[in-house]
Amino acid sequence: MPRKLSTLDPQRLDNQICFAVYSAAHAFNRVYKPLLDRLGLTYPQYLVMLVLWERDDVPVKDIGEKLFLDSGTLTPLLKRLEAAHLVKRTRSSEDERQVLIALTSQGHALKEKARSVPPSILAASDCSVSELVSMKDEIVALRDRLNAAIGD
Amino acid sequence: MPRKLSTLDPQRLDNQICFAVYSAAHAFNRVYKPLLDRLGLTYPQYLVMLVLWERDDVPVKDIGEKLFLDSGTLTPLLKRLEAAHLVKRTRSSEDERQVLIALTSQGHALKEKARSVPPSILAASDCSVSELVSMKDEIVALRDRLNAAIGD
DNA sequence: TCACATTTAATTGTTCGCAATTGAATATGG
DNA sequence: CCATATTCAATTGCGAACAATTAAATGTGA
Repeated sequence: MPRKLSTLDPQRLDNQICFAVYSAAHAFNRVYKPLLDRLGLTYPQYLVMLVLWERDDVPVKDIGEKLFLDSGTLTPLLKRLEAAHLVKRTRSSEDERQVLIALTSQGHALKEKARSVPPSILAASDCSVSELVSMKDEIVALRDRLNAAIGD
Repeated sequence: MPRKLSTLDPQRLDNQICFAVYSAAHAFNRVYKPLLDRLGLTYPQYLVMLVLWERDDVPVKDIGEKLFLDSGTLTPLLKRLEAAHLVKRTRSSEDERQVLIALTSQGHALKEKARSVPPSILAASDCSVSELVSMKDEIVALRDRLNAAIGD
């Protein structure tokens, strides 16, 4: 039984994996929003905090490499986190080009308040952990192949 | 054999499907950029054009529902497409609240030039069509569950 | 050593993305 | 028929995201 023609048309919106990823990212953002509002964070700010909760006192460049973001995005974002008293920004003394980002005590403390976020997301995705893990692994593999293709 | 503790920590960046989706969306965007530059479109503008190539003379609201975007995003974007002579914006005569978006002849013509975009994306993803289709279906299902969870 | 390249953040300008509000047009209930 | 509610697009304000440029610090080779 042949598929409908429309399910094969590569120029159709609903056949494009990129739109699926794009719209899923926005859907995630809308689920995160009310949870992060209570922490006073936006989603990209939350990502930066996740990086810092794993390793503190990190140069801006390292944060950028982990999150695939550049200084044009991170510099103003980090200034907002500093204004919110969650991080400190200090020039490295060994290499004056680098700016090191360190958590304040409030920044450290926020990690505990943020513990309830992942379980809420899990509930909203209405999906088993193992399914989510395997989807995540597939998406990461695709992302890495795309990033590899950019270098050419 | 037990997993490492870090692979179970839900507060770790690399364990979060949302970050996988977020970073994959940006990776797609970077792959699309040089392709769309030749068409004079940004990625969100390309999405609007995909909608219009499927059905012309559509109210802003319908475009927003297809793309999960609101008028705050679409109104200025559509004005840019109009300035680029790709669409026309006209108030509906039956319902003066609605603004109908119609393709110009240039807008129609651009569809042919855009035919080469999906194959280039496929090549960059370095993945079989059937794998991409099943990933897309899983991601769409997740997105729809997330969007359903927002209503509560 | 010194000219030159590279690295690192910051800056500028454009475009998304969304919350909140506004104002006009339309629909609805009494 | 009329007051009220709803719908739709536009607007405003803020925070990403990124390209392109700048400036300062550091590395490198002749």
